[in-house]
Amino acid sequence: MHDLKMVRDQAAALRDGMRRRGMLDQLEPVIARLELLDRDRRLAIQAVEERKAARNAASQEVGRRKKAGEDATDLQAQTRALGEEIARLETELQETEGALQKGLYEIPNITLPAVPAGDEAQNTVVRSWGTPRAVDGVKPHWEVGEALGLFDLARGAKISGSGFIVYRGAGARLVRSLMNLMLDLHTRDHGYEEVWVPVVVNRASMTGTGQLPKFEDDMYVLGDEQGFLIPTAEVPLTNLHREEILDASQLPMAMCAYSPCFRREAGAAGKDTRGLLRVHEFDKVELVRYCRPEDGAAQLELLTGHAEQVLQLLGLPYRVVLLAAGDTGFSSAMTYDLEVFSPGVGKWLEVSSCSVFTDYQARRAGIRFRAEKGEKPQFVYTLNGSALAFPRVIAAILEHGQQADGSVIVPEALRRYVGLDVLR
RNA sequence: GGACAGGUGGCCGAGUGGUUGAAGGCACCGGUCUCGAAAACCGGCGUACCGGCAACGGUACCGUGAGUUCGAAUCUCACCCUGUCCGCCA
Repeated sequence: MHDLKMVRDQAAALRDGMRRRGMLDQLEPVIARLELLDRDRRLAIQAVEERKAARNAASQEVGRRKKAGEDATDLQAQTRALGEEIARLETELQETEGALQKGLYEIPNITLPAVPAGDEAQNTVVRSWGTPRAVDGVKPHWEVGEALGLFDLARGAKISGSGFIVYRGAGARLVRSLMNLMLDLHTRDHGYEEVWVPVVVNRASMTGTGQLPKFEDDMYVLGDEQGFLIPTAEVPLTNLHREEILDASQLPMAMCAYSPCFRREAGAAGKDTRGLLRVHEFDKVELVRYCRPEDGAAQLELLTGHAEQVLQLLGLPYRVVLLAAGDTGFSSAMTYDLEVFSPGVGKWLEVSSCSVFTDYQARRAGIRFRAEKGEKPQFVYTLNGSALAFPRVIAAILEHGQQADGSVIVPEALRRYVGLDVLR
Protein backbone atom coordinates (compact mmCIF):
# COMPACT_ATOMS: atom_id res chain seq x y z
CA MET A 1 0.00 0.00 0.00
CA HIS A 2 1.21 3.46 -0.84
CA ASP A 3 1.27 6.36 1.54
CA LEU A 4 -1.63 8.68 0.87
CA LYS A 5 0.95 11.46 0.79
CA MET A 6 2.28 9.84 -2.37
CA VAL A 7 -0.98 10.66 -4.10
CA ARG A 8 -0.95 14.16 -2.67
CA ASP A 9 2.67 15.21 -3.17
CA GLN A 10 4.17 12.85 -5.74
CA ALA A 11 1.36 12.13 -8.11
CA ALA A 12 3.68 12.57 -11.10
CA ALA A 13 6.07 9.89 -9.83
CA LEU A 14 3.12 7.63 -9.10
CA ARG A 15 1.74 8.07 -12.61
CA ASP A 16 5.16 7.48 -14.10
CA GLY A 17 5.47 4.28 -12.07
CA MET A 18 2.15 3.04 -13.42
CA ARG A 19 3.16 4.01 -16.95
CA ARG A 20 6.31 1.89 -16.64
CA ARG A 21 4.11 -1.04 -15.67
CA GLY A 22 1.87 -0.32 -18.63
CA MET A 23 -1.03 0.25 -16.27
CA LEU A 24 -1.49 3.99 -16.38
CA ASP A 25 -4.54 3.97 -18.65
CA GLN A 26 -6.21 1.47 -16.41
CA LEU A 27 -5.30 3.22 -13.15
CA GLU A 28 -5.59 6.87 -14.11
CA PRO A 29 -9.27 7.02 -13.06
CA VAL A 30 -8.35 5.50 -9.71
CA ILE A 31 -5.55 7.99 -9.12
CA ALA A 32 -7.70 10.93 -10.14
CA ARG A 33 -10.42 9.75 -7.80
CA LEU A 34 -7.94 9.34 -4.94
CA GLU A 35 -6.83 12.94 -5.37
CA LEU A 36 -10.42 14.11 -4.98
CA LEU A 37 -11.07 11.79 -2.06
CA ASP A 38 -7.95 13.00 -0.30
CA ARG A 39 -9.23 16.56 -0.43
CA ASP A 40 -12.67 15.46 0.75
CA ARG A 41 -11.15 13.54 3.57
CA ARG A 42 -9.15 16.43 4.90
CA LEU A 43 -12.08 18.78 4.74
CA ALA A 44 -14.25 16.24 6.53
CA ILE A 45 -11.62 15.73 9.24
CA GLN A 46 -11.43 19.43 9.85
CA ALA A 47 -15.19 19.72 10.09
CA VAL A 48 -15.48 16.80 12.51
CA GLU A 49 -12.59 17.82 14.71
CA GLU A 50 -13.74 21.39 14.97
CA ARG A 51 -17.06 20.15 16.36
CA LYS A 52 -15.44 17.64 18.63
CA ALA A 53 -13.29 20.39 20.13
CA ALA A 54 -16.42 22.44 20.74
CA ARG A 55 -18.19 19.48 22.29
CA ASN A 56 -15.26 18.69 24.56
CA ALA A 57 -15.15 22.26 25.80
CA ALA A 58 -18.89 22.39 26.36
CA SER A 59 -18.95 19.04 28.13
CA GLN A 60 -16.30 20.24 30.51
CA GLU A 61 -18.31 23.32 31.19
CA VAL A 62 -21.32 21.14 31.96
CA GLY A 63 -19.22 19.23 34.44
CA ARG A 64 -17.98 22.41 36.05
CA ARG A 65 -21.48 23.86 36.38
CA LYS A 66 -22.90 20.68 37.81
CA LYS A 67 -20.18 20.58 40.40
CA ALA A 68 -21.01 24.16 41.28
CA GLY A 69 -24.71 23.28 41.50
CA GLU A 70 -25.64 25.43 38.52
CA ASP A 71 -28.06 24.64 35.73
CA ALA A 72 -26.61 23.30 32.48
CA THR A 73 -29.62 22.11 30.49
CA ASP A 74 -29.08 24.69 27.73
CA LEU A 75 -25.49 23.56 27.22
CA GLN A 76 -26.51 19.91 27.32
CA ALA A 77 -29.03 20.45 24.56
CA GLN A 78 -26.47 22.32 22.52
CA THR A 79 -23.93 19.55 22.98
CA ARG A 80 -26.42 16.87 22.12
CA ALA A 81 -27.07 18.64 18.83
CA LEU A 82 -23.32 18.81 18.23
CA GLY A 83 -23.10 15.10 18.92
CA GLU A 84 -25.69 14.31 16.30
CA GLU A 85 -23.89 16.46 13.77
CA ILE A 86 -20.61 14.74 14.59
CA ALA A 87 -22.17 11.32 14.10
CA ARG A 88 -23.43 12.33 10.69
CA LEU A 89 -20.14 13.85 9.60
CA GLU A 90 -18.21 10.84 10.86
CA THR A 91 -20.29 8.48 8.79
CA GLU A 92 -19.42 10.51 5.72
CA LEU A 93 -15.77 10.54 6.72
CA GLN A 94 -15.76 6.78 7.14
CA GLU A 95 -17.21 6.33 3.69
CA THR A 96 -14.55 8.56 2.23
CA GLU A 97 -11.79 6.72 4.04
CA GLY A 98 -13.17 3.36 2.97
CA ALA A 99 -13.16 4.46 -0.65
CA LEU A 100 -9.68 5.86 -0.22
CA GLN A 101 -8.29 2.64 1.14
CA LYS A 102 -9.98 0.57 -1.51
CA GLY A 103 -8.40 2.78 -4.14
CA LEU A 104 -4.98 2.60 -2.55
CA TYR A 105 -5.18 -1.20 -2.52
CA GLU A 106 -5.62 -1.14 -6.29
CA ILE A 107 -2.38 0.65 -6.98
CA PRO A 108 0.70 -1.55 -7.26
CA ASN A 109 4.15 -0.63 -6.02
CA ILE A 110 6.41 1.63 -8.05
CA THR A 111 9.38 -0.25 -9.45
CA LEU A 112 12.96 0.84 -8.80
CA PRO A 113 14.88 2.82 -11.47
CA ALA A 114 16.94 -0.27 -12.36
CA VAL A 115 13.81 -2.10 -13.50
CA PRO A 116 13.17 -1.88 -17.26
CA ALA A 117 9.86 -0.34 -18.26
CA GLY A 118 7.43 -2.40 -20.29
CA ASP A 119 5.97 -5.89 -20.33
CA GLU A 120 7.65 -9.27 -20.06
CA ALA A 121 9.26 -8.89 -23.46
CA GLN A 122 11.57 -6.45 -21.65
CA ASN A 123 12.65 -9.00 -19.04
CA THR A 124 16.41 -9.16 -18.99
CA VAL A 125 18.73 -12.09 -18.34
CA VAL A 126 21.35 -10.51 -16.09
CA ARG A 127 23.57 -13.56 -15.68
CA SER A 128 23.57 -17.28 -16.02
CA TRP A 129 25.44 -20.18 -14.45
CA GLY A 130 26.28 -23.64 -15.69
CA THR A 131 25.68 -25.26 -19.03
CA PRO A 132 22.20 -26.55 -19.83
CA ARG A 133 22.14 -30.16 -20.89
CA ALA A 134 21.24 -30.91 -24.51
CA VAL A 135 17.56 -31.66 -24.91
CA ASP A 136 17.99 -34.70 -27.14
CA GLY A 137 16.92 -37.97 -25.60
CA VAL A 138 16.06 -36.55 -22.18
CA LYS A 139 12.79 -37.82 -20.83
CA PRO A 140 10.53 -35.42 -18.95
CA HIS A 141 10.64 -35.75 -15.16
CA TRP A 142 7.12 -37.15 -14.88
CA GLU A 143 8.11 -40.18 -16.91
CA VAL A 144 11.37 -40.69 -15.00
CA GLY A 145 9.82 -40.09 -11.61
CA GLU A 146 6.96 -42.50 -12.12
CA ALA A 147 9.24 -45.11 -13.69
CA LEU A 148 11.51 -44.99 -10.65
CA GLY A 149 8.56 -44.92 -8.24
CA LEU A 150 9.58 -41.57 -6.77
CA PHE A 151 6.13 -40.07 -6.98
CA ASP A 152 2.63 -41.14 -7.90
CA LEU A 153 0.48 -38.64 -9.74
CA ALA A 154 -2.54 -40.90 -10.22
CA ARG A 155 -2.85 -41.84 -6.56
CA GLY A 156 -2.26 -38.24 -5.52
CA ALA A 157 -5.25 -37.34 -7.65
CA LYS A 158 -7.24 -40.19 -6.14
CA ILE A 159 -6.75 -39.26 -2.52
CA SER A 160 -6.76 -35.48 -2.87
CA GLY A 161 -7.40 -34.31 -6.40
CA SER A 162 -5.45 -33.31 -9.44
CA GLY A 163 -2.42 -31.24 -8.59
CA PHE A 164 -1.56 -33.11 -5.41
CA ILE A 165 1.54 -35.25 -5.38
CA VAL A 166 2.36 -38.37 -3.41
CA TYR A 167 6.08 -38.94 -3.08
CA ARG A 168 7.19 -42.43 -2.20
CA GLY A 169 10.32 -44.17 -1.04
CA ALA A 170 13.46 -42.43 -2.28
CA GLY A 171 11.23 -39.70 -3.73
CA ALA A 172 9.83 -38.89 -0.30
CA ARG A 173 13.34 -38.95 1.12
CA LEU A 174 14.43 -36.60 -1.65
CA VAL A 175 11.85 -34.06 -0.51
CA ARG A 176 13.02 -34.31 3.10
CA SER A 177 16.62 -34.05 1.93
CA LEU A 178 15.97 -30.87 0.01
CA MET A 179 14.41 -29.33 3.08
CA ASN A 180 17.41 -30.20 5.20
CA LEU A 181 19.96 -29.13 2.63
CA MET A 182 18.36 -25.74 2.11
CA LEU A 183 17.71 -25.00 5.78
CA ASP A 184 21.24 -26.07 6.72
CA LEU A 185 22.75 -23.87 4.04
CA HIS A 186 20.78 -20.76 4.93
CA THR A 187 21.12 -21.07 8.67
CA ARG A 188 24.77 -22.14 8.77
CA ASP A 189 26.28 -20.22 5.88
CA HIS A 190 23.90 -17.34 5.22
CA GLY A 191 22.97 -16.30 8.73
CA TYR A 192 19.22 -16.84 8.70
CA GLU A 193 17.21 -17.65 11.79
CA GLU A 194 15.31 -20.89 11.32
CA VAL A 195 11.60 -20.51 11.96
CA TRP A 196 8.88 -23.14 11.90
CA VAL A 197 5.61 -21.48 11.04
CA PRO A 198 1.91 -22.33 11.21
CA VAL A 199 0.44 -23.03 7.79
CA VAL A 200 -2.92 -21.58 8.83
CA VAL A 201 -3.00 -17.82 9.24
CA ASN A 202 -5.74 -15.30 9.90
CA ARG A 203 -7.23 -12.65 7.67
CA ALA A 204 -5.09 -9.88 9.12
CA SER A 205 -1.90 -11.69 8.11
CA MET A 206 -3.15 -12.37 4.62
CA THR A 207 -4.01 -8.69 4.30
CA GLY A 208 -0.69 -7.62 5.78
CA THR A 209 1.32 -9.20 2.99
CA GLY A 210 -1.18 -8.29 0.30
CA GLN A 211 -2.75 -11.64 -0.62
CA LEU A 212 -6.05 -10.19 0.53
CA PRO A 213 -8.33 -8.62 -0.43
CA LYS A 214 -7.34 -8.92 -4.06
CA PHE A 215 -6.46 -12.58 -4.43
CA GLU A 216 -8.93 -14.42 -2.23
CA ASP A 217 -9.88 -16.69 -5.13
CA ASP A 218 -6.36 -18.13 -5.16
CA MET A 219 -6.49 -19.11 -1.47
CA TYR A 220 -7.67 -22.16 0.35
CA VAL A 221 -10.12 -20.77 2.88
CA LEU A 222 -11.11 -22.69 5.99
CA GLY A 223 -14.77 -23.25 6.78
CA ASP A 224 -15.15 -20.37 9.23
CA GLU A 225 -13.56 -17.98 6.70
CA GLN A 226 -11.22 -16.82 9.44
CA GLY A 227 -8.37 -19.18 8.62
CA PHE A 228 -6.41 -19.50 5.39
CA LEU A 229 -3.84 -22.01 4.22
CA ILE A 230 -0.67 -20.13 3.40
CA PRO A 231 0.34 -19.86 -0.26
CA THR A 232 3.93 -19.27 0.88
CA ALA A 233 5.85 -18.98 4.17
CA GLU A 234 6.31 -15.34 3.22
CA VAL A 235 2.95 -14.71 4.86
CA PRO A 236 3.70 -15.93 8.39
CA LEU A 237 7.35 -14.82 8.24
CA THR A 238 6.72 -11.29 7.06
CA ASN A 239 3.80 -10.89 9.45
CA LEU A 240 5.84 -12.10 12.40
CA HIS A 241 6.61 -8.53 13.45
CA ARG A 242 3.44 -6.96 12.14
CA GLU A 243 2.37 -3.83 14.06
CA GLU A 244 5.69 -3.64 15.87
CA ILE A 245 8.38 -1.02 16.20
CA LEU A 246 11.76 -2.71 15.98
CA ASP A 247 15.03 -1.50 17.36
CA ALA A 248 17.51 -0.43 14.68
CA SER A 249 20.03 -2.91 16.12
CA GLN A 250 17.75 -5.77 15.05
CA LEU A 251 18.20 -4.86 11.37
CA PRO A 252 18.82 -6.40 8.99
CA MET A 253 16.66 -9.28 10.16
CA ALA A 254 16.91 -12.57 8.29
CA MET A 255 14.53 -15.50 8.71
CA CYS A 256 14.01 -18.69 6.81
CA ALA A 257 11.34 -21.33 7.00
CA TYR A 258 10.30 -24.51 5.31
CA SER A 259 6.58 -24.85 4.71
CA PRO A 260 4.09 -26.52 2.47
CA CYS A 261 2.38 -23.98 0.23
CA PHE A 262 -1.24 -24.13 -0.88
CA ARG A 263 -2.52 -22.56 -4.07
CA ARG A 264 -5.83 -23.09 -5.72
CA GLU A 265 -4.40 -21.78 -8.98
CA ALA A 266 -7.91 -20.84 -9.96
CA GLY A 267 -8.24 -20.71 -13.71
CA ALA A 268 -4.83 -22.24 -14.33
CA ALA A 269 -5.01 -25.24 -16.58
CA GLY A 270 -3.60 -26.53 -19.82
CA LYS A 271 0.03 -26.94 -20.73
CA ASP A 272 2.90 -25.97 -18.45
CA THR A 273 1.09 -27.84 -15.72
CA ARG A 274 2.17 -31.41 -16.30
CA GLY A 275 3.90 -33.50 -13.70
CA LEU A 276 5.35 -31.38 -10.94
CA LEU A 277 5.26 -28.12 -12.84
CA ARG A 278 2.17 -26.61 -11.28
CA VAL A 279 0.47 -28.17 -8.29
CA HIS A 280 -1.93 -27.12 -5.55
CA GLU A 281 0.32 -28.11 -2.69
CA PHE A 282 4.08 -27.94 -2.80
CA ASP A 283 7.02 -27.50 -0.49
CA LYS A 284 9.39 -24.61 -0.30
CA VAL A 285 12.06 -23.00 1.81
CA GLU A 286 11.48 -19.29 1.99
CA LEU A 287 13.83 -16.45 2.89
CA VAL A 288 12.54 -13.21 4.37
CA ARG A 289 14.54 -10.13 5.32
CA TYR A 290 13.71 -6.79 6.90
CA CYS A 291 16.20 -3.99 6.40
CA ARG A 292 16.71 -0.25 6.49
CA PRO A 293 15.54 1.62 3.38
CA GLU A 294 19.05 2.57 2.27
CA ASP A 295 20.06 -1.11 2.22
CA GLY A 296 17.16 -2.33 0.10
CA ALA A 297 18.92 -2.69 -3.24
CA ALA A 298 22.02 -4.35 -1.78
CA GLN A 299 19.88 -6.69 0.33
CA LEU A 300 18.06 -7.89 -2.78
CA GLU A 301 21.39 -8.80 -4.40
CA LEU A 302 22.42 -10.61 -1.22
CA LEU A 303 19.18 -12.55 -0.91
CA THR A 304 19.18 -13.49 -4.58
CA GLY A 305 22.72 -14.77 -4.16
CA HIS A 306 21.58 -16.96 -1.28
CA ALA A 307 18.93 -18.55 -3.46
CA GLU A 308 21.39 -19.01 -6.32
CA GLN A 309 23.75 -20.80 -3.97
CA VAL A 310 21.25 -23.64 -3.64
CA LEU A 311 21.20 -24.19 -7.40
CA GLN A 312 24.97 -24.09 -7.56
CA LEU A 313 25.22 -26.66 -4.78
CA LEU A 314 22.85 -28.88 -6.70
CA GLY A 315 24.76 -28.28 -9.92
CA LEU A 316 21.69 -27.12 -11.80
CA PRO A 317 22.24 -24.63 -14.65
CA TYR A 318 20.18 -21.51 -14.20
CA ARG A 319 19.76 -17.93 -15.27
CA VAL A 320 18.81 -14.82 -13.36
CA VAL A 321 16.09 -12.76 -14.96
CA LEU A 322 15.37 -9.19 -13.97
CA LEU A 323 11.66 -8.75 -14.47
CA ALA A 324 10.40 -5.74 -16.37
CA ALA A 325 8.03 -3.40 -14.56
CA GLY A 326 4.95 -4.88 -16.19
CA ASP A 327 5.89 -8.40 -15.15
CA THR A 328 6.88 -7.48 -11.60
CA GLY A 329 4.48 -8.61 -8.89
CA PHE A 330 1.88 -6.24 -7.52
CA SER A 331 3.66 -5.41 -4.25
CA SER A 332 7.21 -5.76 -5.50
CA ALA A 333 9.54 -2.93 -6.49
CA MET A 334 12.13 -5.17 -8.11
CA THR A 335 12.20 -8.89 -8.75
CA TYR A 336 14.77 -11.39 -9.94
CA ASP A 337 13.43 -14.73 -11.08
CA LEU A 338 15.75 -17.71 -10.97
CA GLU A 339 15.06 -20.09 -13.79
CA VAL A 340 16.50 -23.55 -14.00
CA PHE A 341 16.75 -25.29 -17.33
CA SER A 342 14.58 -28.33 -17.83
CA PRO A 343 15.97 -30.41 -20.70
CA GLY A 344 13.09 -32.87 -20.51
CA VAL A 345 10.51 -30.17 -21.03
CA GLY A 346 12.86 -27.99 -23.06
CA LYS A 347 12.07 -24.88 -21.07
CA TRP A 348 13.38 -22.63 -18.35
CA LEU A 349 11.41 -23.16 -15.14
CA GLU A 350 10.98 -20.54 -12.46
CA VAL A 351 12.23 -21.97 -9.17
CA SER A 352 12.59 -18.76 -7.23
CA SER A 353 11.38 -15.22 -7.24
CA CYS A 354 13.39 -12.76 -5.16
CA SER A 355 11.87 -9.38 -4.47
CA VAL A 356 12.29 -6.19 -2.55
CA PHE A 357 9.00 -4.60 -1.60
CA THR A 358 10.42 -1.29 -0.40
CA ASP A 359 8.07 -0.02 2.31
CA TYR A 360 4.94 -1.10 0.44
CA GLN A 361 4.35 -4.28 2.44
CA ALA A 362 5.70 -2.82 5.67
CA ARG A 363 3.26 0.08 5.56
CA ARG A 364 0.39 -2.28 5.10
CA ALA A 365 1.61 -4.60 7.82
CA GLY A 366 2.83 -1.84 10.14
CA ILE A 367 6.42 -3.06 10.47
CA ARG A 368 8.55 -0.15 11.61
CA PHE A 369 11.88 0.59 13.22
CA ARG A 370 13.39 3.49 15.06
CA ALA A 371 16.72 4.56 13.56
CA GLU A 372 17.82 6.60 16.57
CA LYS A 373 16.45 7.11 20.03
CA GLY A 374 13.87 9.86 20.00
CA GLU A 375 13.41 9.74 16.26
CA LYS A 376 10.13 8.97 14.58
CA PRO A 377 9.59 5.33 13.64
CA GLN A 378 9.87 4.58 9.94
CA PHE A 379 8.87 1.61 7.84
CA VAL A 380 11.38 -1.16 7.18
CA TYR A 381 11.94 -2.52 3.70
CA THR A 382 10.86 -6.13 3.34
CA LEU A 383 12.33 -8.71 1.01
CA ASN A 384 11.64 -12.30 0.27
CA GLY A 385 12.61 -15.07 -2.04
CA SER A 386 12.10 -18.77 -2.44
CA ALA A 387 15.24 -20.74 -1.88
CA LEU A 388 13.89 -22.84 -3.34
CA ALA A 389 10.56 -24.30 -4.39
CA PHE A 390 10.95 -28.08 -4.43
CA PRO A 391 8.87 -29.53 -7.29
CA ARG A 392 10.65 -27.86 -10.17
CA VAL A 393 14.01 -28.46 -8.51
CA ILE A 394 13.11 -32.13 -8.34
CA ALA A 395 12.06 -32.00 -11.98
CA ALA A 396 15.41 -30.45 -12.92
CA ILE A 397 17.35 -33.01 -10.89
CA LEU A 398 15.53 -35.88 -12.57
CA GLU A 399 16.15 -34.47 -16.02
CA HIS A 400 19.72 -33.25 -15.58
CA GLY A 401 20.94 -36.28 -13.71
CA GLN A 402 19.27 -38.70 -16.07
CA GLN A 403 21.41 -41.54 -17.41
CA ALA A 404 20.91 -43.73 -20.46
CA ASP A 405 19.62 -46.66 -18.37
CA GLY A 406 16.90 -44.48 -16.83
CA SER A 407 18.65 -44.02 -13.49
CA VAL A 408 19.33 -40.58 -12.04
CA ILE A 409 22.56 -39.32 -10.48
CA VAL A 410 21.95 -37.60 -7.13
CA PRO A 411 23.71 -34.21 -6.89
CA GLU A 412 26.76 -34.56 -4.69
CA ALA A 413 25.64 -32.08 -2.05
CA LEU A 414 22.43 -34.02 -1.61
CA ARG A 415 23.95 -37.49 -1.27
CA ARG A 416 24.64 -37.41 2.45
CA TYR A 417 21.01 -36.41 3.03
CA VAL A 418 19.45 -38.94 0.65
CA GLY A 419 21.91 -41.69 1.46
CA LEU A 420 22.15 -42.69 -2.19
CA ASP A 421 24.42 -41.74 -5.08
CA VAL A 422 22.03 -42.87 -7.77
CA LEU A 423 18.27 -43.26 -7.92
CA ARG A 424 17.41 -46.41 -9.83
C1' G B 1 -16.25 -27.43 24.55
C1' G B 2 -17.71 -25.75 30.02
C1' A B 3 -16.78 -22.58 34.59
C1' C B 4 -14.31 -18.65 36.69
C1' A B 5 -10.48 -14.50 36.44
C1' G B 6 -8.32 -10.90 33.54
C1' G B 7 -6.70 -7.70 29.11
C1' U B 8 -4.14 0.11 30.78
C1' G B 9 2.23 3.23 27.69
C1' G B 10 9.00 -0.75 26.38
C1' C B 11 7.89 -3.49 31.23
C1' C B 12 5.30 -3.58 36.17
C1' G B 13 1.13 -1.20 38.04
C1' A B 14 -2.95 2.67 39.98
C1' G B 15 -7.42 4.42 38.11
C1' U B 16 -13.69 7.71 41.55
C1' G B 17 -18.37 8.54 34.53
C1' G B 18 -16.11 14.90 34.30
C1' U B 19 -9.37 19.75 33.53
C1' U B 20 -6.58 11.53 32.89
C1' G B 21 -2.73 10.81 27.39
C1' A B 22 -3.61 8.63 31.81
C1' A B 23 -0.68 8.43 39.18
C1' G B 24 3.53 5.68 40.95
C1' G B 25 7.67 2.46 39.95
C1' C B 26 11.32 0.13 36.64
C1' A B 27 13.97 0.61 32.20
C1' C B 28 15.94 4.21 28.84
C1' C B 29 18.02 9.29 27.34
C1' G B 30 20.16 14.25 28.80
C1' G B 31 22.18 17.10 32.86
C1' U B 32 24.25 18.28 37.99
C1' C B 33 27.75 15.99 41.29
C1' U B 34 32.60 12.81 40.66
C1' C B 35 39.42 11.78 38.71
C1' G B 36 35.83 8.16 36.81
C1' A B 37 31.67 5.20 38.05
C1' A B 38 27.67 4.06 41.35
C1' A B 39 24.21 6.50 44.40
C1' A B 40 21.47 10.92 44.90
C1' C B 41 19.08 15.00 42.65
C1' C B 42 16.93 17.80 38.22
C1' G B 43 14.75 17.26 33.41
C1' G B 44 13.00 14.27 29.32
C1' C B 45 10.69 9.85 27.71
C1' G B 46 3.80 6.65 23.28
C1' U B 47 1.49 6.40 18.32
C1' A B 48 -1.32 8.31 14.33
C1' C B 49 -4.01 11.92 11.76
C1' C B 50 -5.56 17.31 10.66
C1' G B 51 -4.03 22.58 10.46
C1' G B 52 0.60 25.58 10.50
C1' C B 53 7.03 27.71 7.24
C1' A B 54 7.63 27.06 12.35
C1' A B 55 6.66 27.70 17.42
C1' C B 56 2.49 25.39 18.36
C1' G B 57 -2.75 24.15 18.26
C1' G B 58 -6.56 20.40 17.53
C1' U B 59 -8.48 15.25 17.27
C1' A B 60 -8.23 10.08 18.23
C1' C B 61 -6.24 5.84 20.67
C1' C B 62 -6.53 2.18 27.87
C1' G B 63 -7.78 -5.91 23.59
C1' U B 64 -11.53 -5.10 19.04
C1' G B 65 -16.30 -3.33 17.53
C1' A B 66 -21.04 -1.32 18.66
C1' G B 67 -24.18 1.19 22.37
C1' U B 68 -25.82 4.43 26.76
C1' U B 69 -24.46 9.67 28.13
C1' C B 70 -23.85 16.68 27.62
C1' G B 71 -19.23 13.75 28.62
C1' A B 72 -16.63 6.71 28.74
C1' A B 73 -10.17 3.70 30.37
C1' U B 74 -14.39 3.79 33.92
C1' C B 75 -21.40 1.68 32.54
C1' U B 76 -24.00 -2.09 28.75
C1' C B 77 -23.65 -5.78 24.74
C1' A B 78 -20.97 -8.79 21.21
C1' C B 79 -16.46 -10.67 19.65
C1' C B 80 -11.05 -11.71 20.15
C1' C B 81 -7.03 -13.02 23.22
C1' U B 82 -4.50 -14.61 27.89
C1' G B 83 -4.50 -17.27 32.65
C1' U B 84 -6.56 -21.09 36.08
C1' C B 85 -9.68 -25.38 36.80
C1' C B 86 -12.78 -29.30 34.37
C1' G B 87 -13.76 -32.23 29.96
C1' C B 88 -11.70 -34.07 25.30
C1' C B 89 -7.36 -35.22 22.57
C1' A B 90 -1.86 -36.35 19.14
